[in-house]
Amino acid sequence: MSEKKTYHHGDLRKKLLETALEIISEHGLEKISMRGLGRRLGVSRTAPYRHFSDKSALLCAIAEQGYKRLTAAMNHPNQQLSDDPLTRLKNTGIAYVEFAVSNPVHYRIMFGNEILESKRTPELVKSAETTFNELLNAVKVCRNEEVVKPFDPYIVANTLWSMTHGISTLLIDGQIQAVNAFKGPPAMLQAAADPERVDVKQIFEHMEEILITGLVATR
Amino acid sequence: MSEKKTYHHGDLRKKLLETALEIISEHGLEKISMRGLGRRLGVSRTAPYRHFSDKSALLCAIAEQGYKRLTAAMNHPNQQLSDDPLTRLKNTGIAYVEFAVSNPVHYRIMFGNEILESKRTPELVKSAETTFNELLNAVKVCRNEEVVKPFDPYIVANTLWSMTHGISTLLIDGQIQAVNAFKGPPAMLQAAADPERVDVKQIFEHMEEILITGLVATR
DNA sequence: GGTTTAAAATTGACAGTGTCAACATCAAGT
DNA sequence: ACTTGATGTTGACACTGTCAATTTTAAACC
Repeated sequence: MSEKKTYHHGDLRKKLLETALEIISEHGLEKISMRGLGRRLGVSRTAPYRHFSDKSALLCAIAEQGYKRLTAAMNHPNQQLSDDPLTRLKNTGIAYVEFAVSNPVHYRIMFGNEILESKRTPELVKSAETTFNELLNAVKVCRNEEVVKPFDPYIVANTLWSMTHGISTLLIDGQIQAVNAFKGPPAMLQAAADPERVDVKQIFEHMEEILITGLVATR
Repeated sequence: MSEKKTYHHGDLRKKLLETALEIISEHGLEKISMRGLGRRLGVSRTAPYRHFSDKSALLCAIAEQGYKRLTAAMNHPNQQLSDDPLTRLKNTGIAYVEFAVSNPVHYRIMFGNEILESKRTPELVKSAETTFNELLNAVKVCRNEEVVKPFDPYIVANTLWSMTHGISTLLIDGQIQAVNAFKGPPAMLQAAADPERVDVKQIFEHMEEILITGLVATR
């Protein structure tokens, strides 16, 4: 009875985004195609072009969505329970990595090479900047309350971002076996490891500890 | 007179790798194609398949080359003049970022999404592991000479790698305007900045300082 | 030498892609 | 009732990766 076969689809744009994510999750980022998208939604091959001028524009929309969700995750109430600005900064980082690892499709599109620099949508650029400012503010608070040394907040934010982004991509792309990240040589442990149950939070907390307390033995 | 038009090309494999890098440098990673490669080398469309079973195999070969060069750069004599293991570790990181920034094509292929995890060549995997071990050894030396705190060397190596890899990709993809990375808000400086002359080394040294001495004010 | 053989290169074919231009359909506003 | 702008369709073009069958050739063996 809900088989309404109207000419106009109704909410094709939303469906396109949803379905694109499905396809990529199931078959990988390289398998997404405008034509296939239309096919799967029972619509013609060029129908998607009425909603996204480009394949690139489609991907930009997904990336934008990703940045917004990431920003939300970073200042989610649960992450910000503490009053200590340093703890809040740490939690922001943990939330970042957890978002990346549990939304690899979004993350890969956000930071991959599929979207050319020149084709980034203005909305996309803006969303990305908002995310970075989230982090920058958390740093500035720490700086104001003098819990961190008097480094330039921009450098600190970029340092944190680099480390956080770095571990995220390395984990997502399987360049680091998460389990091995802090347990020694690969071969022996690999078999026993269940990648699904890896405690990303724990790994990242180790890293943060190094960054916060300093790598070098006090001389 | 050197117009020898032999049927067998002679060193097509090498030429394919060279030309692929040219094309990508000139027109971007998404423009590379097996057919176009053949065309540009005055050879048939499927000739490249005699030397690389796959488009993926071609990219693996480039990535492999990249890892080997990166490893070489990381323990280049110039980088290792000092006797201080910590200085040597720092230099290794600087060499890494400088390699990434001056070989963006290689770096993007090495760490991008074009090569599916399942299609990584055994040789490629091995080269990548060699590179990581280079870093790990530098860390272990520091650990043995007790210039760094007693953290697990694997965690330290992965922390360093994350930060180094993170800043590399962010710089290459233009997500950080290098100049702004330690100079404040974008808008004003962007115009005055010459991205070519940005001192990547200086930026990364700031970051390393934070990591080495610790972010937090001693309480 | 001549003959065999395996590597290297070729042509034809198939299915798939992004995207443009011209056209059709429809919901909504005058 | 009629125009209109948004939405969806079909046809077409120039690409792509890759397979199968075929030709060419340099080198290896008798």
